[in-house]
Amino acid sequence: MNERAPLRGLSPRSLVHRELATSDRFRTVSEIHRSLAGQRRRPSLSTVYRTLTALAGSGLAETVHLPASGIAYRLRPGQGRGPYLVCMRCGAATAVPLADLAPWFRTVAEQQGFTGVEARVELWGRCGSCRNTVNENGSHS
Amino acid sequence: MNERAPLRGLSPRSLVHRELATSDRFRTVSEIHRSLAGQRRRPSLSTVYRTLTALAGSGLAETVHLPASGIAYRLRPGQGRGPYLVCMRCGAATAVPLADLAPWFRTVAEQQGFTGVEARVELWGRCGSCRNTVNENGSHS
DNA sequence: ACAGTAGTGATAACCATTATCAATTTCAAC
DNA sequence: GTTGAAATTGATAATGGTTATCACTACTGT
Repeated sequence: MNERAPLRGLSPRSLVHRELATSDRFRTVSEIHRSLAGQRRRPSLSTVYRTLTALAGSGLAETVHLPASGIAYRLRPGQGRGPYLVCMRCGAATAVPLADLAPWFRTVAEQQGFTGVEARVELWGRCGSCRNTVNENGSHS
Repeated sequence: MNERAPLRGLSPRSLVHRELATSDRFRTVSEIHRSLAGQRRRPSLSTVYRTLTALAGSGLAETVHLPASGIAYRLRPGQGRGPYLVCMRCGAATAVPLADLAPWFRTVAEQQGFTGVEARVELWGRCGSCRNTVNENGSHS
């Protein structure tokens, strides 16, 4: 997991990391992979998966589940770790002040006799920029 | 979609519906399919998928996304259509009084310039009955 | 009976993800 | 600068859940 920088360019894993850092949108594995086409050492799909999984596992990246299917990733920005409002079309995300609700979720859950509670809040919609756009089936390009 | 009852027993689709009605737990497609083994006319996996998809599409059934992967179904009980607190192990579910939050979600979202907002709230934990159970990897049996 | 339609099941196709493993690259020691 | 162990990578296969296909069967109305 240490970031080595090969002499003749960034390592594939670094490329993934860097690509992920170019935007604060949520993006899928294949999007990232596609974005890296043409790079000097274009990472394989395997590496993209590995990197994103690792980043998410370590907490450096966060994920949302797409309404259709699949997972989208992005680097966790600063401290705000709350749920996000994600644009279904372009992946743009804005933080939603739900942090206060987390303890409440837990309370509710434990009142019902549940333990080890984990909440997932996902808000999907169409952002302002995409609102006026043709209603194409969002391709998260 | 009309419920025909063949002379020599319930139609496969009805069996799926009836099986789904035997419990208010959330259950996966393969669970339902497995539960129907041994029936006179055991529905195929195809039919189970078809039936559950149709039920969910028509609003008669509701779904949750399992933390790991896959979707679980159950017939929508009465009016309560809010989010549920689902036991990660046995699929037991209890309603959570989040209905009041729905409009708030929408307000927050629209303040951010989003439209057509859809919220997904999912709470997972381990219910009282399963709490004392061995920590096996939940198999939703 | 008969024809038309809907329902069904077996199978193949899909898609995203994970696992495998040989080949490459990197790093540290010599 | 060689050398070799260890980590990284990429091509590919495997997996798991879901959807599509299509021939066959069962039901309905006539």
